Amino acid sequence: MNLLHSIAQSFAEGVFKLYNQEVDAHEVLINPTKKEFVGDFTIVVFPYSKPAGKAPAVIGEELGQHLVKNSNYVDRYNVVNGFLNLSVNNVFWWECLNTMHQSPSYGLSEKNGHKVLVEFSSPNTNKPLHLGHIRNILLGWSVTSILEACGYEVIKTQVINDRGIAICKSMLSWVKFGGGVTPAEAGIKSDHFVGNYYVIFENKFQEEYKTWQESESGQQLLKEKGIEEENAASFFKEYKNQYFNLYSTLGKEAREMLQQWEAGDPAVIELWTKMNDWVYQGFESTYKNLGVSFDKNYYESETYLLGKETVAIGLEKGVFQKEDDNSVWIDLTDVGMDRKIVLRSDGTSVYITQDIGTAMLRYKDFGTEKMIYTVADEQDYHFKVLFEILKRLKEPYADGLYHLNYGMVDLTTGKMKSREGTVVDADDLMAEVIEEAAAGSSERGELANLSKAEQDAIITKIGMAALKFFILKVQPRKRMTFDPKESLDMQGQTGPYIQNAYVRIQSIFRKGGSFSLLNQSIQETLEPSEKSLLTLLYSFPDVVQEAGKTYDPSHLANFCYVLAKEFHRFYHEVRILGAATEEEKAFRLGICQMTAIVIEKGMKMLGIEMPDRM
RNA sequence: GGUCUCGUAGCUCAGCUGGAUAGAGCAACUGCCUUCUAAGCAGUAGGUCUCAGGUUCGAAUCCUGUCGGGAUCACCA
Repeated sequence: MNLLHSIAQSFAEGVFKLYNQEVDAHEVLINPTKKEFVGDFTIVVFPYSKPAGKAPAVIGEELGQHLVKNSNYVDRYNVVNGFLNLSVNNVFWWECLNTMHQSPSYGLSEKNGHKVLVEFSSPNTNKPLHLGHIRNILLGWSVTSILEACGYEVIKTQVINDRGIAICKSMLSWVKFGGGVTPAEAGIKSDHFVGNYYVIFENKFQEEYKTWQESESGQQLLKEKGIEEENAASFFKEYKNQYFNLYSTLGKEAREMLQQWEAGDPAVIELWTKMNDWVYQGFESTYKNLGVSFDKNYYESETYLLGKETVAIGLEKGVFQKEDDNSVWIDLTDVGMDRKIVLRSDGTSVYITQDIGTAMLRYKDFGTEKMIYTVADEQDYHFKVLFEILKRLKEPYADGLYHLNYGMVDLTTGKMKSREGTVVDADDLMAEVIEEAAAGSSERGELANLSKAEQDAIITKIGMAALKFFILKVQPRKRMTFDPKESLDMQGQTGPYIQNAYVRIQSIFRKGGSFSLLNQSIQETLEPSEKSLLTLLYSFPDVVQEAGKTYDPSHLANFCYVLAKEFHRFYHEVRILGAATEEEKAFRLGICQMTAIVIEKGMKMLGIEMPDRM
């Protein structure tokens, strides 16, 4: 695949021959020519003007002549200002299509022998997955697929936050208010069931808090703090956590349960195991519907004590310092960060200590020199600190750490807040988008003579494509606003639009489009849309590499959209099965097939599947 | 307040390591189904790329600052 590179090579030789300047052919930028100008590809010659000591227009002219004479592909040229526009011959386009066809693994790199671990999803077990998780999961999954395409061996992992006060709240709530009912008996999806008891806990707690606020001790506190009556409401809002820890009965019970859990109380552990299993069952089905899976789960209950031994090593190395009260710290002020605690004065570990230990455990488990953490951008600082610590501890993988951060998802109605019930539930959202696809499909009637099962399979693909593409087309780093209406869109810049291009191609081949590309050449002048399609298809491997290098699936998503758009244009512009000559028909079918292959591969890397009809 | 991050059409977003007259979709309006699936195509309209400087032959893109949104600065996770 070095058609363009061969032109770049000739160009570099020309610069050397004519102006005695060494130019690396890889540095020569060749872009598709803009529609308003004549030509197929453009080289900007400004950069070579100064060293050559001649005006851009002059060297453009000279280099254009050189290329026509020395390149097998360049037919004609024209110069506009410092832009050298080249027109290439049919041999170029023919070889372009043919070489792509020759490569069964087009766009995919060979195995590079490197391993990378990708962490994503990372749910809490006290509530079901929501829209925020969906962005996380789709990003993580997509990056996984992209890195695999780039030749890495990828290990997909999630950290499950299965311990702590939150799950204890659900547990306590179920014990107190559940009456022994199981999810199956209640007929509720099991993770939602557990989540409901978390909500019940919060509601009961709020009631209790409210009562306390009006009680003597509540009023007493206001007096002590000198809070005016009109500020009481906002004061109590702020004070909630302290109330929970100091006065609340429910809070006390939940904390006791956590202590019992940590002490290994068999009854609590049994309850904990039972309720977490319910949650995992629920997650399992959500993951399945999202089309994702994991190679390895790390449970916080098993890792939350990790990292303590490391602190001793760090102390020896002088990376950490011990205070008089026995707490252990790291000083990062020399690189513009703060001092950070890594071990409490009572000798227990904190969040970041766990993460240090977990990173080491993962390296021991898999020997991965790269680790990617898919976590929202509110934790940017945490990961900056974590990576710096691991670097100072001279961990072998320290240079291969990457925080794949992404912006929060806002709703058009404001922020998602679980307590205010404004959370968009993952299962609900998927069901809704599939329902929308079903409505669109029955209106069109294309699937009418398929079986119910076949229809459902296709409709699911369409709905999920809409949802996934909607999320993944946006750069991860950007905060995104989620408009439910817009996410249900199936027209325009959407997943189904891209699927439609693929489906059209499949339909053509069903109508009898067999062809053979070998040993043919076409004489006809190519249509602009044919050239654009070939140019796009040709750039696919670069797009994959770019997406891999930047851990950014949105490059790929936008590429697929542009490719589909160009195909739809092509489809309207030319007749494919009804082409004038057999050669032309074969060439166009070749383009169609290649387009289908690239769309399918590219969308696969976004976790989106193609239906054969829709 | 310190640090990080985002700011492009009414809305949601592209715009690659600086390159020609800044692009899509949605929403509005106009056309196109006797021809390969109209979830499609073509067209009209919509912009001082927050603002101000700087570097450059050339800046939405790089640098400095400004204004605006967001995040973060726990012996919580």
